[in-house]
Amino acid sequence: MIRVRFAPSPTGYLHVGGARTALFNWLYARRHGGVFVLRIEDTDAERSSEAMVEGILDGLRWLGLDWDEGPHTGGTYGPYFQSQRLERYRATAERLVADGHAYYCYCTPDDIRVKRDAAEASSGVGTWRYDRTCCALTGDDIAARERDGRPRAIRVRAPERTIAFDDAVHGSIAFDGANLEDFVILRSDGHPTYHLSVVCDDVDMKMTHVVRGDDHISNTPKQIVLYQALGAPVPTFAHVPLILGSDKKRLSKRHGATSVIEYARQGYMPEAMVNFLALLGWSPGEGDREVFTREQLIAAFDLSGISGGNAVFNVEKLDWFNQQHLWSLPPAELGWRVKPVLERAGLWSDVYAGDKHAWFDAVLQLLKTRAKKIDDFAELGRYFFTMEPAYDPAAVARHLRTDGMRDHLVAIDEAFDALPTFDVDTTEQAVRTVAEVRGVKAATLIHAVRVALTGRTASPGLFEVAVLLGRQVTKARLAQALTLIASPVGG
RNA sequence: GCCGGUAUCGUCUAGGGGUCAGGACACGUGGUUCUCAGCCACGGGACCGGGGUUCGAAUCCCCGUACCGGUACCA
Repeated sequence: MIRVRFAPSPTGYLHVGGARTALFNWLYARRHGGVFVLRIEDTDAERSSEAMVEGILDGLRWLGLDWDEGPHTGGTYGPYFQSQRLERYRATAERLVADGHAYYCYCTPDDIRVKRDAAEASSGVGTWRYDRTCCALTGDDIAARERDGRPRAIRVRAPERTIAFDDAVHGSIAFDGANLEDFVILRSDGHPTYHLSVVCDDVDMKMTHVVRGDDHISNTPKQIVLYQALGAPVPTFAHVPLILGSDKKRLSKRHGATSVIEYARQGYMPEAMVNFLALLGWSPGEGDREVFTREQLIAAFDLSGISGGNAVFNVEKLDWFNQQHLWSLPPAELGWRVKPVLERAGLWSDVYAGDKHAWFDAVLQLLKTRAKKIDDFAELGRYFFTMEPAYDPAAVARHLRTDGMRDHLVAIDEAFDALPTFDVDTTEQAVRTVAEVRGVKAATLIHAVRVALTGRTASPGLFEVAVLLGRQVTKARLAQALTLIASPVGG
């Protein structure tokens, strides 16, 4: 049984890099019928709170990455908050001391800094490692220090041998034991360091694979030392590359939104984000397919398809993915998603979900190819959802306040009145006939009517718009345009 | 400094001893149309550098370089 985990620190929101790591873990678990565990690394009590944890969970929920064990869901290997497992880490560290794999260290961080500075000043190189002073302590030495009440940390004895492992992404990676020092696993305040808590938890929670950020590669040998000292099996590691900003620097606010929730707020769809993130640093190999549903990703995912190099987060491509997924949404589903956007914009009416739902769906279908994000529908379709479309002054000046336009519009209004049915063909025919009769180009009239109906110069096909607006509203807008023409410029 | 990782169009990537080095996003041009979007067609654009191995290297090896990460009683 494959068991993987995502172990974020509760920073208050889910970063896109973390989201991708979570996604890879989730896909791997789902692909192989394994278990996806969510564990919160909140040992730093100062910097974490329940609200921050919820921020992370919200991000995961939005992406649709459900966890089998973790906060709220529980599980047999809990608790899933590191802050609740402190005793466990302490006991493990003591056990390692008892086993001879670790020892008490009474050197203070200050002692060590002084030694390091001195050593590096004389040698000129920064390769000083902890000199194992406390490793050599006799029972009497220790007793004496304990009597003095000296604070003590716990360090593991790092082996001399080379530590190598087979990374699922990078292949074989080896570290010379000479570069490993006896590192601290339990601080003098009784708190574990990161190395102890992750290994301890990953062992306790029976992780078979550790899929995490590239930045942990150099930590891995230390952790392997711990696994071995603990007599636990070493999991398979897969270190996934980082996500960078457009300047190839670590992704930060300066590059735009870094929180997945922020993208949710901007109107991106979770299925698009999932698709985009999955293909950022992972490729299904053969075939040119790029658009995947969640299920298709699960079926295609494999750790071996993860590339070794860092990837740049490219919003334009995200936009494209969003568009692709937007277009493949069934009409009713699209309406359901647009509703909250219109509500926020004050453009929603319950009839859109009731008597006028067919009309509403038709409007959305018409706007669809022009929308990149769900939020775009509010702006793109404003004139459908309110009786007071916003007239763009420049558009009015250019297309409405022109010579003879007043009379042209009156003629069109009359032509519309006379139509037996108000459909795309009849309205188009009517406008073209007026153009011919009055000796103007049809395009001129079409542009003018577009501004009259929508307030802007760009819209879907004019006659589709007119028909959806209906004869009454169309006539009302033409009338409104006439008063605009008559009103003083700028007024 | 030391340790580790990575290097194919601007970006995400496929491929991998002999290929016209493929696709996608973005970009440019043309077409369609009432505008915009879309759609269709076409186009420009890449194997980091230097050595070596080889009949042949983008591919394998070495060395550089660049970038990223680590080098803590941070996670």
